[in-house]
Amino acid sequence: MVARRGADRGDGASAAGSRASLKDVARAAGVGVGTASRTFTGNGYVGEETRQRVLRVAEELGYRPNRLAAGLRSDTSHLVALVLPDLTNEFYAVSSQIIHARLRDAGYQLLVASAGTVEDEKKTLESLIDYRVDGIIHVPASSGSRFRAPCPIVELNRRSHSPGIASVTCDDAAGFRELTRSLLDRGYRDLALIVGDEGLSTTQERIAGFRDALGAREGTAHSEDTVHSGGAVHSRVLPGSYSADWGHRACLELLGATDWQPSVIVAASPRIATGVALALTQRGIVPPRDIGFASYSSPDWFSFWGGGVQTLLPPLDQMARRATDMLLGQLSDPTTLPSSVVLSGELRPGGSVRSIG
Amino acid sequence: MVARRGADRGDGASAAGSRASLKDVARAAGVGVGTASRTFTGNGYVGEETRQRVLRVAEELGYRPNRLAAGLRSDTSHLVALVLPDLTNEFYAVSSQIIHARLRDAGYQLLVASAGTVEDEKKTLESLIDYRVDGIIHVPASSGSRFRAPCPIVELNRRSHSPGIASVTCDDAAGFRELTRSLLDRGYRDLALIVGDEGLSTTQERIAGFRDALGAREGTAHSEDTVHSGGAVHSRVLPGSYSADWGHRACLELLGATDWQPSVIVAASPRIATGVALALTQRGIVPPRDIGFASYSSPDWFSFWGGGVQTLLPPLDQMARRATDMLLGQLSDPTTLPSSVVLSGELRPGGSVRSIG
DNA sequence: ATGAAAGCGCTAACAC
DNA sequence: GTGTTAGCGCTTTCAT
Repeated sequence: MVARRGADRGDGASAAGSRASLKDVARAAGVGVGTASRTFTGNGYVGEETRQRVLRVAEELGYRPNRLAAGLRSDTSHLVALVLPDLTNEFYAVSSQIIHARLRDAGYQLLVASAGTVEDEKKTLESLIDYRVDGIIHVPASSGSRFRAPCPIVELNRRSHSPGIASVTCDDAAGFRELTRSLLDRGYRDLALIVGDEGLSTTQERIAGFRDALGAREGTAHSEDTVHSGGAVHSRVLPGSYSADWGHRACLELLGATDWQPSVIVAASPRIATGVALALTQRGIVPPRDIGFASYSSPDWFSFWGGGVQTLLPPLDQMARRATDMLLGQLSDPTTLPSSVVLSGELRPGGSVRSIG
Repeated sequence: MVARRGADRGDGASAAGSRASLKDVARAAGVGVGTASRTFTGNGYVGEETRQRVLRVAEELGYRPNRLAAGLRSDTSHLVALVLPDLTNEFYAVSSQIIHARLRDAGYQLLVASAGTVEDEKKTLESLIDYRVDGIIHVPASSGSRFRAPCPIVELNRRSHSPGIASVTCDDAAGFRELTRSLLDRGYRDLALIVGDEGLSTTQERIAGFRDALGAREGTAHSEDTVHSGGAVHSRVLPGSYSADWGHRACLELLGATDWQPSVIVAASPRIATGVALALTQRGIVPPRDIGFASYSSPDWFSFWGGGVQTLLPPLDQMARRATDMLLGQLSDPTTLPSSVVLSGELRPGGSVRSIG
């Protein structure tokens, strides 16, 4: 038991009140700081015997490296920033969990920040970069924001369309096209789409996919009234926000309209779906008996409500995994060229749409 | 792309590869680094004229402070660690959001980590402390873990019962006592409680509150069969895990039992409630007509399912807010003594329990 | 009010 | 293999 500086107690209560430093360890082990450093970093050679001694002394002194100092010196903080719009959102909560686990395994810590607005976003990113993060995983608030960072960035779910930035997204256009098509195939001719913020690229894609399918066979996309084989097709798109409240209000509006009623409602997010479910319940409307109900993503209550709904499932897990792996790849090999990965959602037939016609 | 932002003005001899440092700014502004530093930190005196010049030059050079270096030197990283079991859990997602917003306003960044198991927990906390975090907000994995950190800790939702550690919790025992009592008052005499991991202090509290109410008037707490004014009371407690799957399995087991059937089921978490709802639906049992249904916390589908349920609402927002404020308080004034705050849940009468008897 | 200088704890280059 | 040394970028005395 080597007692120096009175720092042999486990709680690191040395004279100055601070914890044992590498220098303390080196001195107590009778080696130079360089050797001690090499013991922990693994860079360079250290004799096995010395190594053990350093390790033992470090243990005794309760030594813990100061990663602030290490980061400052080596210019690699082992910090990764995760910037997203809202931790409360199921999508991002799941993503965070996956990203965190993977980064942790790779020896990184996660600096998390949520930035709702576009102004916030730049400030947030800059503050995070002030900590010299090694990389960033970012769910952009808007498609316009162009941001140059001094480290690799991977954009998740949404793209800012900045050149040379890696991204992992889901092909919502294709997904909604497929979903809408399947609705048409089942005989639905009056379709309503309740969707979120029009400014988001994902919203635009979802609307595009929806309209695309409606107009596809007639070549008259983007028209609210299209003619479909087997009868005239009517549709309505209600953009608002990705919230239960909007889903609720929009659905009530649809149901209250006198000129036109949808035979199937498509909720473009799980939160919107929750609002729609509430509105339908309040009106005593039971899908799929009285109306068709389809949704993007699947909240847990789908398991027991109304016999299920037709759902389009985004590959959440895969997206988060891919994004993390791409970032890790760029970190380990900076020459890696950033790529854009587009994954596909999975259409899962549910019971809340029935075959008519 | 090799060229970076650097000394595009003729006077600076800064390194071409990295970003402008305080030294660069000082030189370009014709002042010493000390003055430049004081300009940004606000510590010490700087002439107004000089201040403006430094600020302008910094802007021109795109100077950003290196918070790793600042933290190393000043021993205040402006980093706060948030350690919790699961980001996916609604409770913790909401908490994270609130905590993040508040800390951000106070000038701190959030280092988030989830640590499911007890072994994980210590490692996670240590890695986080290696970054010299100024404080920690912690949802302990177990009640036993005793951990000495070199910085203030506030425990959220659960307590490790370590001496001298601040905590913000909810009085689950009182809440469940009240909830159970209200069920008894409505005439229910056969009560089942489906709850999570027995090892957690919160679980123990919930069970205790439940049993407490059952045995209260007869003084025979902790008995499975108690006599209550107005008839014999039977009860059953099913501990498992806080998951929809356990709620589902436990509920099916209850419904399948031949010896005894509950007249009301209490789900001790929203996830468990989801599983219970699924089981009831599968069996064609509709609350509150066929059975009573009460739950802790209120998932969004309560708004439209089965006419509502009797719920006990934990004050999530307040808890997160208080925890953050307590930490911030300790950070700004280290002499603040850590305190334990216990908040109360709110009992909200719902429609899935009916009055019988 | 300001500059010079001494480190914070660590890594990396270099000598031996 | 190992010790020594020079900083990383910043804050903070301490003289002016």
